[in-house]
Amino acid sequence: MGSRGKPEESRAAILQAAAHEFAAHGVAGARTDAIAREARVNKALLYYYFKDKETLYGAVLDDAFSGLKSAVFEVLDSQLPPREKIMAYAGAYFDFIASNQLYPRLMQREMMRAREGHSLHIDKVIKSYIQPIFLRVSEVMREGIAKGEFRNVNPVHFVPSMVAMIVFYFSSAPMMQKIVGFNPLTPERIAERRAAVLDFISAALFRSKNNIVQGARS
Amino acid sequence: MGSRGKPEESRAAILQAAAHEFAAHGVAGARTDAIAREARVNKALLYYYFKDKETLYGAVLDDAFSGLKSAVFEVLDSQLPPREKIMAYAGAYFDFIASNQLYPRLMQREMMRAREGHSLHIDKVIKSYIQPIFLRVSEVMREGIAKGEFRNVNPVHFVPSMVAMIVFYFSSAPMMQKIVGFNPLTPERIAERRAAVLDFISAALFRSKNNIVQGARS
DNA sequence: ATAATCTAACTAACTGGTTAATTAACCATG
DNA sequence: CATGGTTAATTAACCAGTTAGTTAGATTAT
Repeated sequence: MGSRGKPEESRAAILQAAAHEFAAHGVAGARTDAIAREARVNKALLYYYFKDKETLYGAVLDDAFSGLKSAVFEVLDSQLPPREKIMAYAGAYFDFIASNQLYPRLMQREMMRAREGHSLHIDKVIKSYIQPIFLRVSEVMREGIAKGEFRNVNPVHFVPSMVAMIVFYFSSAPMMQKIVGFNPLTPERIAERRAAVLDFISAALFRSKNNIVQGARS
Repeated sequence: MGSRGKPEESRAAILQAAAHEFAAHGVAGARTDAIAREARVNKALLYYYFKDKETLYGAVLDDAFSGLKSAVFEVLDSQLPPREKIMAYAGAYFDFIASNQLYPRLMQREMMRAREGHSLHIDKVIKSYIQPIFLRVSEVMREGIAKGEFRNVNPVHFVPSMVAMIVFYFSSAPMMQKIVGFNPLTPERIAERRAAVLDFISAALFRSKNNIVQGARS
């Protein structure tokens, strides 16, 4: 009955269960009862910690995108030259997404949700996380182009293309599985994808030289 | 009110309204009342023509994916050499998506829906439309690789990457708008994107190109 | 008539959110 | 160091609004 576990544990359990449920079914499809059940908590507790379903969703998004931002800015703030920095950026982005399978779906869903009307968190997510990343990466690209290391591509198209290749793979993984017949999310396949994405990017972006991909860090 | 319009018009109106509603809000978020209102039809008529919401959704998907398949196979069945065929394929794919703004969201949503459990239409969509396309394009790629025209990339990764760049741009357009500040869906911007995608692909895939330096070794 | 097409009104189930009660910890004070 | 009060954490039970789906009948073409 009214027992007391540690409050932070409860809150965290709710957030995690909510992320799971939102990623799987979307905001409208997510059931608050299901979240409560998965978090092993009474439904009313969701409303004790979060104002309503939307607010809970916002908290989940904040978690996801702030993690991405800090992971990615660690390399963007480094002193690498443009070429290495772009590759390290893509690698870090990929690793972050790969390390938490819920996020790509969450992001993809949020991308589509941006529309006049139900755009409560979207503005915050963009302003706080996505736009800073975009601007910074665009800057690195312009730098690489100016130095003659990169082909003269338009960052407005190239940057989202990189995101697309990374996120799409994971968010469409269940369908991929049915198309190609094997599980695309085994560690080996993920490593393979990582190499393919980096190869794709370097082949399309760098002006000359060898397109050998080197794996960076882990 | 008079009771009998032309039945095919009613059916078509329902399908169109449903596509709109499903694309905007997803299956769970779509409201049958809203679909009926938008189609200017009594809600019960939805259930007269379609068994239930899921069946209606399935019909919408069928429409979308069959259109894509026939648009794309028109070039895949042509006698173009591999290099030109891939470019024509990507162009046709892009044009089909661009010409109907609802489909990319529909597809993206469906990609994410594939999972043990609620995968009623997915199997059909994959078997009938997506897999045939995938297999055919993979074949063309292997051909190009064998002829030495293409770099030695893995179709399992390259084919989805092409789809990603095309679909992602449109499905995330509303968010892009907020990031970059301008509308990414004007005819000019779409043309720009088309060129960017084709350039991206050709730079990443072709071994030697007319306009760009050639990557010496591999 | 008869069958196809269409609708107003209805219902059963679901779902987000609330409330009032319950429990455990913390804390001052006699 | 009991004691009783205050507060944070948690829950069972409930409610009001919504939503997918139904029904019984109306309208019209053939």
